[in-house]
Amino acid sequence: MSMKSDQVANALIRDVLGGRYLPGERLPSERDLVTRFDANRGAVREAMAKLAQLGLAEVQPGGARVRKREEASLDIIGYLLTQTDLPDPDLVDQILMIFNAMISLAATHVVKAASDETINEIRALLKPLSQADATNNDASHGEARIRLMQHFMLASENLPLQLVARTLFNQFAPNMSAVADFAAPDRERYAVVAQQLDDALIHRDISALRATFDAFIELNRESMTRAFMLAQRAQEAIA
Amino acid sequence: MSMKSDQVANALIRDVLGGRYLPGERLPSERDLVTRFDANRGAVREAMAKLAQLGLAEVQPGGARVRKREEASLDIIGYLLTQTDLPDPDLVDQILMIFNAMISLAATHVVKAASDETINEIRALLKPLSQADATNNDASHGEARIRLMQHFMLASENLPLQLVARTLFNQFAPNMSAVADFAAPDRERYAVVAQQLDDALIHRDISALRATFDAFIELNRESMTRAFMLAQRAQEAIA
DNA sequence: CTGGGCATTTGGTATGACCAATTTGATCAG
DNA sequence: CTGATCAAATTGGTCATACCAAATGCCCAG
Repeated sequence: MSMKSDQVANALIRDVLGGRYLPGERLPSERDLVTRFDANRGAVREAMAKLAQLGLAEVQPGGARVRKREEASLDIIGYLLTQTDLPDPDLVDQILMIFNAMISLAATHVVKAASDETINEIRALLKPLSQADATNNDASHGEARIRLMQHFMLASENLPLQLVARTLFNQFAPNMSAVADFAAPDRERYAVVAQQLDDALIHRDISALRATFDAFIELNRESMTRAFMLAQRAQEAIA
Repeated sequence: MSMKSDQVANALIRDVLGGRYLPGERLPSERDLVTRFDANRGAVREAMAKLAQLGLAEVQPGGARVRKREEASLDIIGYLLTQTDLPDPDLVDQILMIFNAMISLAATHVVKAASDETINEIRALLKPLSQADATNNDASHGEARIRLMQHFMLASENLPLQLVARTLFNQFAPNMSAVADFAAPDRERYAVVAQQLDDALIHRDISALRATFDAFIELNRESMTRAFMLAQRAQEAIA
């Protein structure tokens, strides 16, 4: 069971992101929210402070007003993903693009500056992905991909990059469980890309690495698109 | 004058990011902080809630503990930049790299999908940068660059991308005023890049666009490095 | 030295009150 | 009728106090 202030905050966030309160509009007063949520004013205030911190509301003496979602914090992504039963595929695609751009940036730095030891550590992580046969199940294949990307991030030695990637990942992962079950990786093509990544790492070839990463991105996106279609079909079958 | 809870929060954030409290360590109790800051417990609680929301602390009954900064929100960047008199050049460089990666991603989408009208809007924004002679002062040259990048972001139609870029920019800009005064743009080279960007846009040539953006990034980073050296020298002259 | 149980500490919530800034709406001058 | 003006009501910001439940830490039995 979560805190009361979080319950209030989540409800308000849901309302704001759902369009119940439009940008520029005034939010109910704290005292009104007290009666609506049957909470004390302290809890309501902490909830409002959270909305303000997320950039969803601007709170001043006299009243709080809703802000445009383009002016919000990156941390609203998680809430956007949970607004609907199934996450918005477009939003997921956009997140994947940014996520992969971060990994690509990290990889570029690694090729430029990392020690041979670090390079070899990463190459070791490529091995499970190089095998086209399904010796490992789908879940462990996905975990291997995640480990690979996380290692790139750590090796990037770029704090803001790590923050962006982690923020996106932490909001993304828990909301994709409904879809992940349908994400069967195309092992053969992943194996090819893994081999190309390995070559690019050995020769520290930046342009080859970037090109290969583009292919890697495309594979991830295709997997996700396919998984979405299957998940959607499964959900319609229930209804 | 800001709110008391913000004062407390800022002091605590500064302490945490400054290493006064190390990751895993326990933070003082809310009641202790009440006496230390001469504030009410409600205000202290809102401050702690802010730290928790920033991912800097994990607060539970029994006590609050500091989290590693790699696990924090992107929103801590602004505080990191203000920790020292002059922002950390490495951090600034890292931010610029991410920022430009976002713009590059946006530009790629624009070339792929934007209407001719949007393309022409952006090309119009390129004009002030295409002139090698200093008809406009340094400040307006910088503003023109910013307008250009903002238009790319808007045209990207990618909300998370906009959030990342805006978050970084909003935390970055106000902390760079001490440095910005020394940032004299290399107009000639910017003019060359602007011309190349224009060509890439006309022909919707993605690879040319990416290559040109790399040059654009490099220009921005060089300007910043130079400005930093000058700002640092000026600060030492005062001392 | 280890494990379990108990008192203490700590965060979470609730009331009630007061101040200062903003908003609102009535009032008045044009 | 329109607008500026000013007082009243509303609203957020702060404070003091009290109680509960969960986590912690200590002590003692084994």
